[in-house]
Amino acid sequence: MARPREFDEDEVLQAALRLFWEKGYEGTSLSDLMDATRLTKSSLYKAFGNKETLFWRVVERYQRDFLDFRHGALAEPTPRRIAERLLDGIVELHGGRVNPVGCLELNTALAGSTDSEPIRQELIRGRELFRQRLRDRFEETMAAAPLPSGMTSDDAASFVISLIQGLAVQAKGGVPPETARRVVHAALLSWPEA
Amino acid sequence: MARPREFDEDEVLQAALRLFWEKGYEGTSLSDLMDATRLTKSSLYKAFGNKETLFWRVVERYQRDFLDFRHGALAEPTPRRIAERLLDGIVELHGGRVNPVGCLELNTALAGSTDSEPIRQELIRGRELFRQRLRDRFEETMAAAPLPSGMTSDDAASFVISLIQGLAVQAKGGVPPETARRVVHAALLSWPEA
DNA sequence: AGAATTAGGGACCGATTGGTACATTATCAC
DNA sequence: GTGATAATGTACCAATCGGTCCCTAATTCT
Repeated sequence: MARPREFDEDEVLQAALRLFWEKGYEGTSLSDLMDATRLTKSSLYKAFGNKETLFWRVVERYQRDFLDFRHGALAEPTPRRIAERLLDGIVELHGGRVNPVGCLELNTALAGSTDSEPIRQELIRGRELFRQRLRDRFEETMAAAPLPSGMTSDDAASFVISLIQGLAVQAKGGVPPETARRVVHAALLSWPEA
Repeated sequence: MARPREFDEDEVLQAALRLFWEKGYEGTSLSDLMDATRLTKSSLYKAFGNKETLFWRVVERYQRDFLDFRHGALAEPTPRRIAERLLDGIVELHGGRVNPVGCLELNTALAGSTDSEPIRQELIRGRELFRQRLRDRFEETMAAAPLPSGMTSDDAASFVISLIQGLAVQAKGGVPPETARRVVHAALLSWPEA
């Protein structure tokens, strides 16, 4: 009963996703978004409210479309297989020529003006939540196969998360996926059950 | 033969360092710098040229004052001792309450608008240079004590660098130094010669 | 006491930031 | 066709961005 949309919301989100992925939240301006989506400011604000809610919509999509491999990884039956699949997924995510390099969330969560501090805190919170899920899964599966000697499930989770962040930074720096693969291999040398 | 400076250049650099460290290059504005240094824009520009050259002066200071432990680390006689001392230094750097958390260079090198892309590229270049120095030292010292089996000096260097970046990200996320220490321990489990 | 030189204060610059107001346009139900 | 409704285009907003210009203030050398 009114004028219909002239754009596909999904395509717009996808375009916005690429931008935020490349430049982070603050590095992406409204005019960048307008150019990439071919939408006017009015349409963007009518459809998504403001820049921040658009960003969260994009993050949601990012997690659904690009971070889904985490579920499969967490379902693996031993710590090493969990870590392996998680890290392999990261390498693949950052390795393709099709996606922007680095991690969308990390590119925003690291630094910026005080304006976006709440956004960063929220992203950090999400990361910590995942770390806890990973820790719990290590705890559950370490009966099936042990962790490296002297490592608690908490240590193991922190170690893997640190490596994931490190790999994301490396990817952003142009390090090729083969190198990342070798790093992953190196990291898992002491993890039992090859 | 002219009017003398009313400020201490060193103190100004130190104040600017803290700012850039916390917020990265783009996240730090001229008015932030003016507030923190208690200098007017004129004085800043007269003394340092512009924001970017001030930033590089700050980076120089950062490396001299906070990254000096890398020299000692590289001088160690075995790969494990090199890695150990490097990573311990990172943990200590990011662990203190006195300094801003995270890494000054990383906080700038990760994301931002296209304006500061050259700066990011230069920072990435510097990181790659250090990676090569580390690789060369691993190559030289692996006769004294071997690397983990199946790891080349290049792999080892990439692994350690990745972990360093990861730890910096973790620190920025509020992870306490004790956790970082445990991560370092976990990372070095497979490295011979304890 | 100048003259020369440099530091500092402050107004000003165009460009860009995220965001809003409003008029116009297109579509639906009736 | 008409009225209601919602999408779009455009002009506009204050605030901020990095940076420049010019005038004044302070110092040393002659």
